[in-house]
Amino acid sequence: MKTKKEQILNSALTLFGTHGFDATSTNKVAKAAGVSEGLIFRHFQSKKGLLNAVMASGVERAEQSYNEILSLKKPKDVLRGIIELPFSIEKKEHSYWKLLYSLKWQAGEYEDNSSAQLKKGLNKVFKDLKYKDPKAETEILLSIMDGMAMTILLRNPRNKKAILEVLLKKYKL
Amino acid sequence: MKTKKEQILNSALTLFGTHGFDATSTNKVAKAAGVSEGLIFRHFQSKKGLLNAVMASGVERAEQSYNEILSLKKPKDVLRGIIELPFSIEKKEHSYWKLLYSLKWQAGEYEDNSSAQLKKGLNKVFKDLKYKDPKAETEILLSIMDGMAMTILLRNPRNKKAILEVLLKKYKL
Amino acid sequence: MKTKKEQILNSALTLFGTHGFDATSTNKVAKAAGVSEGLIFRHFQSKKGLLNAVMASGVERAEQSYNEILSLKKPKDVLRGIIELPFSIEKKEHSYWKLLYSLKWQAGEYEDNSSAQLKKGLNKVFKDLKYKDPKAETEILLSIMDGMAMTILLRNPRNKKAILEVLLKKYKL
Amino acid sequence: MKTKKEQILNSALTLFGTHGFDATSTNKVAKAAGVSEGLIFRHFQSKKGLLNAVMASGVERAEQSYNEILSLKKPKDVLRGIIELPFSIEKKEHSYWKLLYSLKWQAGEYEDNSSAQLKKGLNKVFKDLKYKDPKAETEILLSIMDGMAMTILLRNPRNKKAILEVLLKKYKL
DNA sequence: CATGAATGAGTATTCATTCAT
DNA sequence: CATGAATGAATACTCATTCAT
Repeated sequence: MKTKKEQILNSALTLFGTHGFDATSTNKVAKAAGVSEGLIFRHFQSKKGLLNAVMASGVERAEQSYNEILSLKKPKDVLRGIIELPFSIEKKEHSYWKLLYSLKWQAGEYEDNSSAQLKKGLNKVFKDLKYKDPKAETEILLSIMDGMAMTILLRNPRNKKAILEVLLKKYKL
Repeated sequence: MKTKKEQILNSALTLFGTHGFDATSTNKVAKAAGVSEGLIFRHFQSKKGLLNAVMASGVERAEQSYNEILSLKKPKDVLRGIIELPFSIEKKEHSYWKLLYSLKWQAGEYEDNSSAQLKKGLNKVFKDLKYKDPKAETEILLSIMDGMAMTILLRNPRNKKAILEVLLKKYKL
Repeated sequence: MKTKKEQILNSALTLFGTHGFDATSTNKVAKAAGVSEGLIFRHFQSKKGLLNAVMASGVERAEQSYNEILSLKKPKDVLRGIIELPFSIEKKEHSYWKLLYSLKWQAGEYEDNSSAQLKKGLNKVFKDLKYKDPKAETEILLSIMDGMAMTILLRNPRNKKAILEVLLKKYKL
Repeated sequence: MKTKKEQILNSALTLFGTHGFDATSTNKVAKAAGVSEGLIFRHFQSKKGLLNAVMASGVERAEQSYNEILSLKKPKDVLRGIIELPFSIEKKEHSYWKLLYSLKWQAGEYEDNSSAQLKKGLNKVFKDLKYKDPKAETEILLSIMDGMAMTILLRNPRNKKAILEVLLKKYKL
């Protein structure tokens, strides 16, 4: 059986992800987790502390995915891996990603710097592949990834496979 | 001189856009607009009513841009116009777009269907230009647009011009 | 009929005076005053703001008494007036004085500087009356006043008259 | 090395004395004492129980001082001893006395009856010394002591020695 | 004896909304 | 049309206290 701390983290992730951080009261989190409200503060100090804990537990997994791909040897493999990333978000991870993206629009709420390494890695890939303007290409691909994530998380189109194929072809993969 | 109703709309747009809908109290909006709090409710019934009014006034301008571009005759001109769109968001419109995007991540807060026509139009363009999978191409371009908007509104990269050029070249424009 | 703001001030004075500032919740004040809790904050910003308002309304009356006495011409009249002061606290003013004295023991809660002028005045009186050590005499009389106030407010002895007489005789009045 | 129970008592005295009883949480006491919060309740049942224990340990010392002085044979020695009392409060005892006095203003918090014997003793002294109204004299001296304690604990005047001398002269000591 | 997780009632304060003027 | 006093429900957070270990 899960510890109460984990129950709180789970409930918080789901609620923050679906209704947003501001719109989710600690009271709701406590009820969803089946614990007293006070316990949240004993474990996480503040609501923002809870948010940070929720994010931290997700960031780990995300960074792992990144780094695994970035450490591949052939640049083309890296590129493919990165592009495939948004398409491989599992259902049970949706809450986490929704939360992450919604936070990006809320200034100051949460600082995300996981993309710094990703940027570096992509830049190198485009250089290795002799693209003319690697920096611009990096920004474009990062944007595509963010946009694709948005599309998949919010609109969930049926033709994801077809989309991925077309996308890969654009990068000659 | 602006009517008090307009003052409220302006202040609400700015505040909602910078601090978010939830984090902006009607009290703050009233003070920023220099009116009494009660007046907000006389004019807009509820806080959500104010949000809807704010969005409506923005949607109008947005749709106008869309439609102007979509009504161009040459498919390539349409394509170029659409792609250029995120790059041409004016500073004073940032609040509106930030608000729009942040709302997209908050289920139920606001329903955006402005993209339906855009989707249709793009689909036709890609068909006319003989792209193999127009539906997938449409989804990709919409995603690129969302992603580019995110990039520009949140990270504001310096090499916007270069990015746009590379992007246009990808579509042979 | 009294305004709600005044009702709040009255209830706060009574409750703060009898149970102390910390032990009195804004909820209790609101209920005692027959108003909503929110109104307290609309009028006084914070609980401490309420305390300040409560004290300010009392300080005025207190300083008036002081100054009236200090402005008497004959030093002996001043001395008698000051000594009689603690004995003339009216029942309906007990809450205020209890609150004032209890606050003196709570560092930082409320800054009382009303005694500065009183000190000056007494010093002059003792000089005029050729007492050997006016400064020490002043400190002693101030202490006697504080002590008498304590005695009267907390123990309320039956022989107040007799006490006053003995006290006056000590100062040859 | 001190027992944990004593550590709790010490920390409680200091904190209660400096910040007040209400403003001091059992959590703070536990942390200051370096023990678990639960232990406080094992030893003292409740927060008020802790308060009583803190006071009791102080009352003992205080009563000892009283009784020592009251048992002196010459009435004048008793009088001098009592008057000197407030001037001989040691720095490390300040917390205790501040707490005691602040509690006197909080109805019901703590019942102080230590002064009963003191009253009796003083009454006898004034009778022995043929003062005209011993009861009134007793009340006055008790008030002076309370007032002096207040002065010393809160304002800490520099001319304490001079004050004491003048005071003793008033009682022909 | 001692801990620390857990609770439930309570805290000051905020907020959207109403309404008499 | 416009105000501002007033409300009641909600909010994040605190606290004294309990209890299993």
